Amino acid sequence: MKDLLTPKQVATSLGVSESSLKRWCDRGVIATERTPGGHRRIRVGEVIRFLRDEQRPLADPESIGLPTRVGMKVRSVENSTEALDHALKLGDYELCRRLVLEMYLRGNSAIRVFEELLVPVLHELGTGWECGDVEVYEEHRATEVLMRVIYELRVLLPPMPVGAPKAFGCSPSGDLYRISSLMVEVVLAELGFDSQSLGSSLPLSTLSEAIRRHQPGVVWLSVTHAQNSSGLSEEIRNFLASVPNSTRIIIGGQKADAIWAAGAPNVVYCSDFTAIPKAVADLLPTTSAAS
Amino acid sequence: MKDLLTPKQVATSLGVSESSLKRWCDRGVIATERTPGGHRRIRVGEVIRFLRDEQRPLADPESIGLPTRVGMKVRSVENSTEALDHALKLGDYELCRRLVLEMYLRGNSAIRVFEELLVPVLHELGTGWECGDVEVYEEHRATEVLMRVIYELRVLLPPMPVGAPKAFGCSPSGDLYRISSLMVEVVLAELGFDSQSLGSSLPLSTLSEAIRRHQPGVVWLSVTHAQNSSGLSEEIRNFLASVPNSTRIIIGGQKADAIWAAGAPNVVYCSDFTAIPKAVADLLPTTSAAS
DNA sequence: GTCGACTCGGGTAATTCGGGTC
DNA sequence: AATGTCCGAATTACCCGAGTCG
Repeated sequence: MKDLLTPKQVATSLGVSESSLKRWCDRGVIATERTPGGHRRIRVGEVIRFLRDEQRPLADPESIGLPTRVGMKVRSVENSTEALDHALKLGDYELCRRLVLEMYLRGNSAIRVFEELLVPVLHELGTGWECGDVEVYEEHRATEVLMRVIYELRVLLPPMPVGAPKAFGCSPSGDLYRISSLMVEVVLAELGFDSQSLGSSLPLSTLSEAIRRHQPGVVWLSVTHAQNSSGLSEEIRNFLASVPNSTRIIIGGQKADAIWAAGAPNVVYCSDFTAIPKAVADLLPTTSAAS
Repeated sequence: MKDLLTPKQVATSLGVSESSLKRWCDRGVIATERTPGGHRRIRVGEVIRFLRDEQRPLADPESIGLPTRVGMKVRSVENSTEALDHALKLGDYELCRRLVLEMYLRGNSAIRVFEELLVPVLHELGTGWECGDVEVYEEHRATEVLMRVIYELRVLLPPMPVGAPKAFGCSPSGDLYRISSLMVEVVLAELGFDSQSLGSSLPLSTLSEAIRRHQPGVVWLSVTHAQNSSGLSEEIRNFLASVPNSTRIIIGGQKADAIWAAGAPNVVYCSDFTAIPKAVADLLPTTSAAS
């Protein structure tokens, strides 16, 4: 909760001497505030930025309230997905948190963390569920744990710029898969949006109303499960017809289909999270200036 | 109303100790008034001037009510619920976060925060939804914002003690209300449990399987919405019959009913979050669990 | 007037300052 | 060039009994 850290806290968390930290601060590598008496104070977000930019390991995360025992070994993505998969099936929140946040703190973007770590694990989990290898409660528990971890990743993101354009989105009626929309929220937040998921199974008529009221810079639609495929297509077509042509829309998800986007310049289909930055760039050529 | 702040308020808002603030006042860095009894009082404008002159960041702006001119006095619960209700309908995450976390950081337990702040607001939201005064997307958005805030409150809890007994729970099939089970998770975590919600709409047969596998210290069941009331009663009765008598179970929620608990010493009905500590104490007489 | 919470003043322990040296 | 350690002076944090606030 404390935003300002003392040099000692930061030094021990980085595993360096206070003198080195002092020099880095004076050289401007780490932004510092000062107390009226001249003592240095460092923002927690600044430490995170420094960690990621300089690829430095976090020796003692607890001293600044970050996950415990990060980075004992260099962990490859393959190892991580396996480890996360295993930890999720055991419901081991602490380990999941460590694995995910560690990857982010190593300098990987949230997009990479999602695409290379969470998506494979979620896919694995989904197939295990369909095969009956995974109990329903295990799948539910895994979702809850991952949601919690994603929320924790969310607070590590750099602060939202002032005047950031709004973005919101959801999964459509009948699609109860909430984690996907949450991940899109985080990705767009990382891209500088004032981003807010509206959750899962939202009737698109009310999404249309939300667009009318708030005029967001970007809207997303995450389609993972479709109980009634044709009905869903119908609902999405109606939705797309109901909003102004100026509304920029991103559609993605396993059950999404590029067809829905074809021909409309204001609608972009994303096959995965990696495609979102380009989609945003295509939709908003002049970049950030909206409300 | 008054723009005279107490040293404590200013100190916490600046993120420094009261001693430091005292010294700065005495040195003249911050202009202070005095009460007849000799206590220091500081004008809001003086704090702002100080912030600008020293280029100091504001650690906790809300404690002196800078952005929104709320009064200096301890915010009453009525004001908070109103403010939170309004902020939720606007989808203002920052304000919601401040209101909820502030109440917790003032020393209120998570139980109080939930019972006196979130529950009234959720109730208000629910009625507004039924009346059609609240758009569906507004209700969804409010849920997402509150979930995010609750997760943030969760990380503020004291760390889980080693060897903490396990606790998990869920809402039953057809009950999509997830926020309630999450709140129970946080309450039990505050009571010292290794607590994990299994989410919403979980078939109770798989919950039964989870109990068989993990032998938790406590299990909870949160029943808010019942699409099929008699079917739900049936499912819950079957569930209670399917687990060992030694399984301690807490049942609660708007649609829960004390009848399910009557006569079984291992099942306790809780009408609200306030009742949970006593329920836990009754179920686990020997274990220490307090806050 | 009672009472809990807060603040007073002042003292002490811990931390940090800048700079110099290894 | 960069890091870790040491120094006296200054600053900050924590603690206490008595008094004040609301």
